[in-house]
Amino acid sequence: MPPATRSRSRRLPTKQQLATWRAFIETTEQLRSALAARLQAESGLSPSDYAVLLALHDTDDHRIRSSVLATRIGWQRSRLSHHLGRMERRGLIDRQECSTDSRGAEIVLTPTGDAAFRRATVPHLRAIRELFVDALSPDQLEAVQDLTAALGGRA
Amino acid sequence: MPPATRSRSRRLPTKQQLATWRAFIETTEQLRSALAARLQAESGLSPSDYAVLLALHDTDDHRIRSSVLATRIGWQRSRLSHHLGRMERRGLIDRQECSTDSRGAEIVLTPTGDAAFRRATVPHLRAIRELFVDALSPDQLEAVQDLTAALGGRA
DNA sequence: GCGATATGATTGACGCATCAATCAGAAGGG
DNA sequence: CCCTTCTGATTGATGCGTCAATCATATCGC
Repeated sequence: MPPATRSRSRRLPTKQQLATWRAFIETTEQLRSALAARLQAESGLSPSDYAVLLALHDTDDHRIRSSVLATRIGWQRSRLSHHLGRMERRGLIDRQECSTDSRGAEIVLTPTGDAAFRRATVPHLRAIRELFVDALSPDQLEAVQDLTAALGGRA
Repeated sequence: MPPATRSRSRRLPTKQQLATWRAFIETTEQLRSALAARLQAESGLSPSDYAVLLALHDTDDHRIRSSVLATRIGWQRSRLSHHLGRMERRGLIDRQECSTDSRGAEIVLTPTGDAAFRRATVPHLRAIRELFVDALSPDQLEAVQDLTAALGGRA
């Protein structure tokens, strides 16, 4: 049975397609780590720290239930709990008992955490612009939207 | 000084651009982890295991110097050393002394490691086709090449 | 109310990545 | 030759992410 007529489910990617795939993941990984390195250097925060602080900063009172935070940033509760422990040790956030549910924990942004976030945000956005937005033409930026839409639904 | 005339280096991404960026990294992360989960389920290998085994399998004699391997897959020697330790414990590879340089280590693929690699490779390639190649039109695949070329040079 | 169950959150164990420190052996200069 | 320096590789400490187990409290059904 010649390759062209093999069943759809058994087809393998061509060398070309595989090369495109490889270039794709390598490039995205490179981008991600370059961004992370700049964020770290400029503010001492990891991307995870930043995600937590951003969510916390976006609340009205710099305070949020742990489970709500987990959902909002799309993390497992366990991961969040571990990470909050580390952030608490560094003084970036504080944990308080929840008034309405004594099982619950409320996470509050400390002044230290807020300062770190403020110090981080503009340089971070600038880095995104430099490494991503400025590297692409308007057409290419549209192509990114098109691609993420196409890739998004199936994983 | 109005935003439009601010110096180039201080400009920040627009909400649109930021949304595109977010969608981009989230989608790539999702893709990556979906692939990893399938690989793990089908063969018990992590993407890192696979990278090591692939490089080893591609040599003539299933044997390679540790430092050469590190360079070939783009890892720090330290990372490789730790990972090889874990792979050795699982019986996937073996470490032997190098004949020409007694500081050196030679990594050899064990039958177990070879079997795991063989078991993994076709399903893995198939997953790449399903989750990436098949999700995109030929034009979109070209767009990916275009994008990686544009993003690649600067990080 | 009370027992079963569901839920908010933490913990522990493990694999993984990075950094700095280390160690043994090779290479080069005197 | 010996000493210095360089290099291949490993180690230990620490942060991070996942999974399964745990714990305490809430909630539901009776």
